[in-house]
Amino acid sequence: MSVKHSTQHKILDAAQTLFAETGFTDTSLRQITSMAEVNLASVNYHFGSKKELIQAVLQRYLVVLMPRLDQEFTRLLAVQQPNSLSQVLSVFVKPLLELNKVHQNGARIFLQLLGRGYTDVQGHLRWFFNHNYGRVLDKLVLLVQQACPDLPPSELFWRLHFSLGTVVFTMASNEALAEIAEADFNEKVDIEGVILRLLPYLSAAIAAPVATVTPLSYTAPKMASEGI
Amino acid sequence: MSVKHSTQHKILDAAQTLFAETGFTDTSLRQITSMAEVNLASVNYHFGSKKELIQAVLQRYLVVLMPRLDQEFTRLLAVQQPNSLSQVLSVFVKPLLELNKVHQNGARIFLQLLGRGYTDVQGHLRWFFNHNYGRVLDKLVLLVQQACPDLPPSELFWRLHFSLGTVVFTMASNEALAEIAEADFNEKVDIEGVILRLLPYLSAAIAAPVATVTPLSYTAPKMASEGI
DNA sequence: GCGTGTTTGAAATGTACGTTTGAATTTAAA
DNA sequence: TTTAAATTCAAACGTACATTTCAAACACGC
Repeated sequence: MSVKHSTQHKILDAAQTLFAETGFTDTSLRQITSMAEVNLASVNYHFGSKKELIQAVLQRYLVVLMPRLDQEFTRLLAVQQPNSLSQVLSVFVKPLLELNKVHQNGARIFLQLLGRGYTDVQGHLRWFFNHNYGRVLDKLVLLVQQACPDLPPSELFWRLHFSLGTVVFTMASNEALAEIAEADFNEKVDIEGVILRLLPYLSAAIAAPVATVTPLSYTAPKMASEGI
Repeated sequence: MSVKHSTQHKILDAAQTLFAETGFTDTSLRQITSMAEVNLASVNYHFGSKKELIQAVLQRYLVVLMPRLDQEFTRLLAVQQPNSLSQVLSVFVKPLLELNKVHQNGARIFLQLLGRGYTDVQGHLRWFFNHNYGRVLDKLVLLVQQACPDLPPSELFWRLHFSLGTVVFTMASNEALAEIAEADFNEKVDIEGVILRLLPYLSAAIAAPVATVTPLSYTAPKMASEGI
C-alpha cells in the first residue's frame, strides 16, 4: 500500500467496496467517483465503461487466486491415493485468505463480489469467468469425484452447485449475517471464521448418502396419507 | 385460473416472472406493464408503488405457504420424542409444491423471488418478512435444535443460513442448472427433482459434526490424516 | 524551458426510470 | 336511463443514470 494512490487505484478501491455492499446495478459511477474523490469521467477514461470496471475489480483478485488454486489442485491430483473430500475443500482456505494481501478484507470483498456476480443478472460476468478460469474448476470436479467415488456424476454436479450457492449466498449477505450473529450470540465472526464454519458443513453435504427413496416416500414421514 | 384476468392479476403475473428472471431493481415498471398489456400508471393506481408491488407479489405465495408451514411445525413440535432432522426438513416439500396451485411453476418462482429478496439490497423485504413471519421460523429453529441437540445455537444459526443460501441460490440459477443437467446427463429435472436432491444434502450438512480444530490446523492438511 | 502526450475537470447529452396528472372511459348501483 | 364512482389512458414531470465532449492542467523527455 503506497502512500500515494493513482486514480485507477482509487477507483478500484471505491468500486469494490460499493459493489460488494450494494451490488453492481445499484451502485452508480457517481457514488464510486465521489467516494474515490476523482472526476466522474475518469472511470470511462481509465476503464472504458462500467462493465469493464466491474471486470477489472474482479480481475484484481482472480489473477491472484486462480493460479494459486490451480497449483493446489494440480498438487493434489499428483498424489497416488485419492484425497479425502475435506482435504480437497481445505485447499481453498489459504489461497482465499491470501487475498487479504491484495487488499484489506480482500477475501471477504472478493467472495461478496463473486456472490453479486452470480445473483445479479450480469451475464457477461458468467461468461468472463467460465471463459478465463473454466479449466481450473474442471480439476476441482475431478478431485471431488476421486474423493467420492460412489457419487454419480449428475449427483456430484448438483451438489457442487448447491455448495456454490451456499458460499455465494453466505458471502452476499455476509454483513447482515455477521451483524445478527454478533447481536444474538455475542460472537464476532470474520471471514476466516465463516470459511472455517463452511468446511465441515460442505464436506458432510457433498458426501451425503444418495437418496434412494422415491419422491412419494418423502411426503410427510410422520402421519402418512395424502400424496402430492 | 379464470378466462378473464383482472388488471391486478395481470400485473402480478408479469411482475413475478420478470422479478424472478431479472431481479427487482433490474426490472422496470415499463417492462412489467408492457408484458401485462396494461397501462403504465395502473401499477401505481392498484399497488401504490413499485415497492408495494414487490411485497404483493411475494405476499400471494406467503399467505399460502406460511400458515401451512406453521401448521406442520406445530404438529411436529407436539409429538413426544424429538423428530429426526430429515423428518423436519421433509415437511417443506408438500407446502412448497402446493404453491404450484397458486400459479403455474409457483414453487420455483417463489423460491427464486425469495432469493432475489435476500441478495438485492431491498431492506424493506427483510423487514417485511421477519415482521410478518418471524415466529413461524422460530418454530423451525426449535425443531432443528431438538433434532440436533449437540449443535451449539450459534452453529445452528450459521448452518440454517448456509442452507437458506443453498436453496435460494439453486432456485435463482435453476433454469441454467436444469439446462446443463439435461445437456450433460440426459436427465430432465423439475422443481420437485431439485427439492428431493436437496433434502439428503441439507440433512447431512446441518447435522455435520462441529469442527473442533483451530484455524491453523486447517492450513493444507498436506497428505493423509485428519477426519472431517 | 519547451512542447507533446497523458490525465483531469466541469458541463452537457441523451436515455431510462418511478411517479403524477387530469381527462376519457368503463362499471355498476339507483 | 342517470349518475357517481372506479378504472384506464396518454402525456408529462422531475430525477438519476452512463457516457461524451473538449478545454484546462499536468508530466516529463528533449
